[in-house]
Amino acid sequence: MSVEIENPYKRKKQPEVVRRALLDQAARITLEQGLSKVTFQAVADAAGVTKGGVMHHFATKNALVLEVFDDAMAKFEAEVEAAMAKDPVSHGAFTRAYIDATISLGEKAQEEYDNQATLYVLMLGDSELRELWAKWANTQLEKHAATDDTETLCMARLVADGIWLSDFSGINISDKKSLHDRLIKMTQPDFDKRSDQ
Amino acid sequence: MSVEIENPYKRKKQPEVVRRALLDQAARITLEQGLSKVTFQAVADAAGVTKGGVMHHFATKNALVLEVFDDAMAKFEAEVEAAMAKDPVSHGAFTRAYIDATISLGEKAQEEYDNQATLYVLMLGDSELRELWAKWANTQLEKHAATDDTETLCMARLVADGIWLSDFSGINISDKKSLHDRLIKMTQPDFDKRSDQ
DNA sequence: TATAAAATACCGACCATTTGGTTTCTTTGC
DNA sequence: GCAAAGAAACCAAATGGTCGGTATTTTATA
Repeated sequence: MSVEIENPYKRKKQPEVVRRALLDQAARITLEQGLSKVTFQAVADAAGVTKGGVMHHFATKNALVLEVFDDAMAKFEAEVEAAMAKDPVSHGAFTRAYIDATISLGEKAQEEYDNQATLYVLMLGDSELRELWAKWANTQLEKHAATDDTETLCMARLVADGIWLSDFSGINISDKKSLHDRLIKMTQPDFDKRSDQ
Repeated sequence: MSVEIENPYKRKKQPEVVRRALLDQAARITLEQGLSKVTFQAVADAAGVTKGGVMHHFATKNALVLEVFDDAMAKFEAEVEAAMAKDPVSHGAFTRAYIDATISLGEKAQEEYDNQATLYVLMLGDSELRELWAKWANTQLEKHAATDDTETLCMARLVADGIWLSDFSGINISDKKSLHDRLIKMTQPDFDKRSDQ
């Protein structure tokens, strides 16, 4: 006689935990298998609930993906703001925070890199999310125009994005740490004056 | 009495033309609607053939997408090589070509921008294609190690990638032309000596 | 060079599975 | 008791893919 399968209805109800698990698993699938593999069934299986369970939390697939994206964007924003709060220098503070939030160095937790990658993969694969991202980014740039609007700072951020792209696609970068240091130097208040180009 | 519908089987057979149209339409759909909308049916409709017709040319969806990617990669490679051939200076020649092939300025044809975007969207949405891309890119870097291996040149290429990302997602870049010029200056043989950082 | 045969190009009906989504139900926890 | 959590059984449409048919093009052959 096999052990009776416990009545699935009797599982303890913990909506917050389930919801969190659904978002996390959806993000993981996005990253590992691409946006198209994020289906109700796949997310349900990964989180250990049924499709009906997923749809109780997220009415449509769009809603699910949107919440995953919002979640990732909120985490990114929080990370940037936390870094800025710790920065005593105002000039380039946003850019420094952006760089550190974008580039995954050894010390940076894998979790944070995954979050960043999820964000980018989602927005690159969905034009609606892309618009949301552009809106957020453009807003941020406006907000920090006073301290982060120079061409050099813009370039530093672009390099950070480029490094993410290379990392994600598996292109070798010889010395990321050194490049990172150079970027940070570029954000110093007197960089453009010192430099002779 | 309605006019007899002409026998569709009697369409003139022009495999090269149809094949080209299929690749082009698949690329267009990829760019405009994302990888998940690239279905046999959608491509068939767009190219004016039936699903069976598409499957005659591309046995599986993976094969279709792979060929679209190969096609885009070949075009990119050709563009880079053409630019390098015209460049009299050896130091940084690959990087300059890469920059010009990646950044879409006014003079650059829309067609080429689309090609680049297709390439990136495909590889960012599919891990297999990502690996192909990484392999190609790493090979190129090795091949041009003698002339394009400095950190400054690496950085210039990363900025180019970053600009593409920003452009694609709709983030404002104040003066792209000026940035482009600055990147090209960074690829000059004596840049690192002149600069004081 | 004419023609039969073979290969190719493409159509269109079909199929199993997966998809997003609806509905109904049972269970839990307040 | 009641609202919410979640299971489970649906459903129609779309998906990737198979298969057999028909017309055209190429090739072999006489």
